[in-house]
Amino acid sequence: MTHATTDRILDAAEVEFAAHGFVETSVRTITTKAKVNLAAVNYHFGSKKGLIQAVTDRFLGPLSQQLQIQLNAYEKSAHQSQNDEHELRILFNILAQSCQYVAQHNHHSLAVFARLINTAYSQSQGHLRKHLTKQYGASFLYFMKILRQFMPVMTNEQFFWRFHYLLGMLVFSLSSSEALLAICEGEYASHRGLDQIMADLVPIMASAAQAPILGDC
Amino acid sequence: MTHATTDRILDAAEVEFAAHGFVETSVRTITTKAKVNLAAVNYHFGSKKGLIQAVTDRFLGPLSQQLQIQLNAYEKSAHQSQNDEHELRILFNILAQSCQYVAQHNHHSLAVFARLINTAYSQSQGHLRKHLTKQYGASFLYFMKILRQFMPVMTNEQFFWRFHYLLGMLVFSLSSSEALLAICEGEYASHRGLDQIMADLVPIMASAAQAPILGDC
DNA sequence: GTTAGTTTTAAACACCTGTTTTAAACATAA
DNA sequence: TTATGTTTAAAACAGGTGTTTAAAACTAAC
Repeated sequence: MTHATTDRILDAAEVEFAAHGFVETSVRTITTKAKVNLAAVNYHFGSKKGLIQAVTDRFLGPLSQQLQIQLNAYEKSAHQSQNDEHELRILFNILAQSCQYVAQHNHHSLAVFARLINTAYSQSQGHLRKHLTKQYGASFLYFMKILRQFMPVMTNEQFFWRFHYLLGMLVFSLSSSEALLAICEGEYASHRGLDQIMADLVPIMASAAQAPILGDC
Repeated sequence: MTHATTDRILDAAEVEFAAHGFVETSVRTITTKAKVNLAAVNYHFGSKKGLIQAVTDRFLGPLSQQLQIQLNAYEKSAHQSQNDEHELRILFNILAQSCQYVAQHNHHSLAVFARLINTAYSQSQGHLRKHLTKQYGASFLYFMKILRQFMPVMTNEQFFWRFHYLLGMLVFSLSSSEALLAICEGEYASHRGLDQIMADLVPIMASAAQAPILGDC
């Protein structure tokens, strides 16, 4: 087993970062949970920033790769259904299945990944954003390029913001699913697994993608 | 002028919280920007938690009040359009306008509000969450009750989760709007204020609320 | 003017943060 | 075995955090 230390650190950091965010989890809690010496993080990853980047890379690397493969297969197949909404559902399904594929291959769940993205967005850590966009921006731009074809009635800017809204719904719904249950205490709704949430969201995102653009009602 | 100190603290805290989040802004930076002694925060608000609650209460109090007024007026008026989507847009518009009405008096409050909701949801141990739901939960339950009438084809559980998805889209889009701009560096999209984002989301949420319920595509 | 209550101030407190240091332990090859 | 490079270990470092203290300054009432 090569470098069990770094893997143990990554595993522990992944859980803690997803649960409490990057700023709120200290290196000490990570090394304690990983049963590793405090200095190991700085020795193996250079700094806490380096650890954060390593954690996110372990998720986003396979995801962008899987996304690329599935999108290539999609483009090569015939998809002249003349039905934009149907194609949109297929594309969002590709995104959903890519996420689920990575979640299966990795030790930890999809919720960890979603919370990671959520905190990466909302917490203003400049270095993380730059790293993510430089490393994996191309894959998501590729996804957006294909998506763009089936949302022809809007301008580039309108499309971009619409995409942001849809991605926000996806990320937030996945990352805070069990928070809702804690609020209602199982009174109004029962538990819903991340797979089902993702399946729910596919047609919803397709509808939201095609919603008209209005200044007001 | 009664208590200029507390107001100066609240104003400065609002700006800093909105810009950098709750954890990443220290009490010292707030008191420095407010030109107030460091101990003033603990003297007037008890603790940093108390300050956070005071900042959010300054927004959520008027918001829930305004929401109650507008919803009462809506229920008293005739709304038998037989068109669910149109009524949904009206209702989401009420939510949007209530937020904008409160945000008019203080421009940063909406960003603070969105950030608070996001962090309150995503944080696993939510003492903030309990405070918010106990204080302002009734207003949002009222909103949900009216909304429920125009989403009749789904079960209570389906409605509840759908509502969660819609709220997630709203909260995430508002709380991380400037993150997207930082990523694209104004290449694909120009700046979009929170007011415009909220106006964008009204028809989108109405469409997403009516999206069909499918297991898969 | 004196008193009582409130607010402000500067300093210190106790604790936590990421990082560095120095030495020890380990592994591997000559 | 000796030598060399890598990994771990405990401790300390320098700085930041929220909070508290005790004295000073201010404000109003008698």
